[in-house]
Amino acid sequence: MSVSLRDVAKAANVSVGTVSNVLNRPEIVAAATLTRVQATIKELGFVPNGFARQLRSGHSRTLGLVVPDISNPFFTEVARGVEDAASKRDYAVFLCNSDESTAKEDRYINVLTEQHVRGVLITPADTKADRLDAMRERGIAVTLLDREIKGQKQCSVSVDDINGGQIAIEYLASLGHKNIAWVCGPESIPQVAERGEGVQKAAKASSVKIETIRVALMNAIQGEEAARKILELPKKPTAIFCANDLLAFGVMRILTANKVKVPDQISVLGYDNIDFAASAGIPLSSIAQPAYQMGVTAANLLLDECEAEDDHRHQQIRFQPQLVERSSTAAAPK
Amino acid sequence: MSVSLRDVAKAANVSVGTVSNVLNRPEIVAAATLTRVQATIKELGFVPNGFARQLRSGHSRTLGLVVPDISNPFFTEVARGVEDAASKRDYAVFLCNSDESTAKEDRYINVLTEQHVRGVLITPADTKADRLDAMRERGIAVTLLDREIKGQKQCSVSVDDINGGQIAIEYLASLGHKNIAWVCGPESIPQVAERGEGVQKAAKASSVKIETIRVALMNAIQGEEAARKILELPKKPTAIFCANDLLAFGVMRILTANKVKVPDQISVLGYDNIDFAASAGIPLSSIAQPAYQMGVTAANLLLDECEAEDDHRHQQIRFQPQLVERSSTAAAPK
DNA sequence: ACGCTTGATTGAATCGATTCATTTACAATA
DNA sequence: TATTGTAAATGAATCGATTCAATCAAGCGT
Repeated sequence: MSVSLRDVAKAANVSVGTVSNVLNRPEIVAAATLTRVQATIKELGFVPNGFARQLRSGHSRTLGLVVPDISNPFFTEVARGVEDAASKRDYAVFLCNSDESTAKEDRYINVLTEQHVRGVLITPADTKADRLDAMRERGIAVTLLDREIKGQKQCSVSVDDINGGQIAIEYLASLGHKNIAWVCGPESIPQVAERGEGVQKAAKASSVKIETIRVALMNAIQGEEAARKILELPKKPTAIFCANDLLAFGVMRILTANKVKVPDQISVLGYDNIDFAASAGIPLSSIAQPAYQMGVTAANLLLDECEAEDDHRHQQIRFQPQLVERSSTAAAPK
Repeated sequence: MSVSLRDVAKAANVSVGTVSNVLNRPEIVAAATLTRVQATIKELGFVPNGFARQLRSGHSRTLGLVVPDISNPFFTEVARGVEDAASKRDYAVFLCNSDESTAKEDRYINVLTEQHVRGVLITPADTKADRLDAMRERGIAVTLLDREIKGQKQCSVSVDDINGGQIAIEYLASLGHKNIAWVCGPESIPQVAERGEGVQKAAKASSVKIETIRVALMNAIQGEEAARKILELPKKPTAIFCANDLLAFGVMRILTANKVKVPDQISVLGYDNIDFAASAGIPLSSIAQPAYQMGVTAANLLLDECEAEDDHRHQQIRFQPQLVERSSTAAAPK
């Protein structure tokens, strides 16, 4: 069925060791032998068996990437970055979707360990690090993505979400808004908590009043829900800051459906700056995170760790978010 | 470093064969031995080495999924379906993104063959089937996703795109539209070609005039471009049918920006019915494809083929698209 | 008490690529 | 000519789990 290295050796009339050398250290093989063996390889259509190779050498050229929600464009962008960077260094990526569930995450961690991936990039669903420790003990490098855990046990790439929240409120305050609604998800999501922290901090500094609307999931449907609640508020805010763009889209939909003009009467600001933000009915102002860049950086960090024999120092890289102004925000009315 | 089956055997004071049996055929091991060995496994934190296992048995419990564009929500949904179905049958999925490039696709096919995945689900970038044949020769099952190739060499799951185009035009015609713009991507994408075919067929049947606007990529930005062209048309259409939802969003944005009322003056109809269609500023009417269901079906088809020893008959499954009416379409003006 | 069956366990051979100590061939140097 | 040196090629041992023919022990019938 499948052609093995042994078959090639026989056909080319050399030893298995030589064929292996042709594959892995062509420079030490005599030119004539090299071309002959390579020709035979092509002729027989030989593809080395990854298992056998990795069994011997102890590790593969594959990475695992575990994200909490693959339908979120932010993570798709990150994944793209990871993939491109890994490709460039000749690694393949196992993309796994944990759906924010620790059970699914565990399952995947197990599969990845069995497959002996070289390293794992993960946005862990909770902050307990024991499962990550277990992987590290098995010699699998771990890098955190978009989440940070205290201690210097691993590399991490994240965004300064506190600052993101601050930037948002400072910007809205600078437009004259004094009364702002903050639409966010469960406090248990670290990003949400941090953005909220930044919001409160900036609000205090510029004496803005914040009304917090918390929803269960961060998608457009829940955004609509939130908007309805806001419209019933005794004292309507003049601006709404949403913890992600999907929420913001839902909010805008309900506002316009209720004849509330965006941004004339109420400004809306999102977070993530997903591709689609620019093409929405009313182009959405948003806080941008360098998703693609984060993926690239994280992958390179991880691969550096894998390939550095010993002298590797863990790094914590923190990107700064950035405001992107579009048409959904404007000066506060009168 | 890593605990091997041999270590477990020594610790539990049994032979390697017995430990292997505990793992793979627990029913033939004596109850007492079984519990003792299982305890030792847990104690030592033993995880079987996938390579070694697969090297011996010849194949892994992993699948490959190659999609042309992971940022397209349609494919994310498909991927979710594949993953869930595979999970249920205890397989893991390698998700690969070919970006519609044959070069990237080739690279991934190679990695997947090296990794000896059990089977591959693929939306091939072109219609040449030789690379797929090569995989099949190596004992890797192949199932086509959202694309069909003549011949009975493999299973496939697709959508009747011709019918999709027909449904769309028939629906718009039934609303009284006589002049419809068809915004689509390059003819080289089979889905586009088929939908176009359906469009023409239905147009002829109901004597509707079609104006075709072709763009290079099927995203929102290109949709905006298309809308600008449409607005400059000597005879403005009363309805626009787009080859996917992203195009439709771009179109709607430019229309509303130019004070053209949707759907009062112009109706807009999308294709794919992505999650977000419902939450857009003006909720988008669209032709729905059962993406998740397609993923589930394809994965099960593939796994059936993998697990059937010999008696497997290839199946061609074709889903029917469905119209989802929302607020972006209405009767033609006067 | 002896053979026989059944059930449980054993351990060597195997999968395919890599590694490394060893051999071979040949040229350069003394 | 003998010696040393280098480059190239060899092939047995190895990685860790699986498999299967062989062994062992206990229970049963006559």
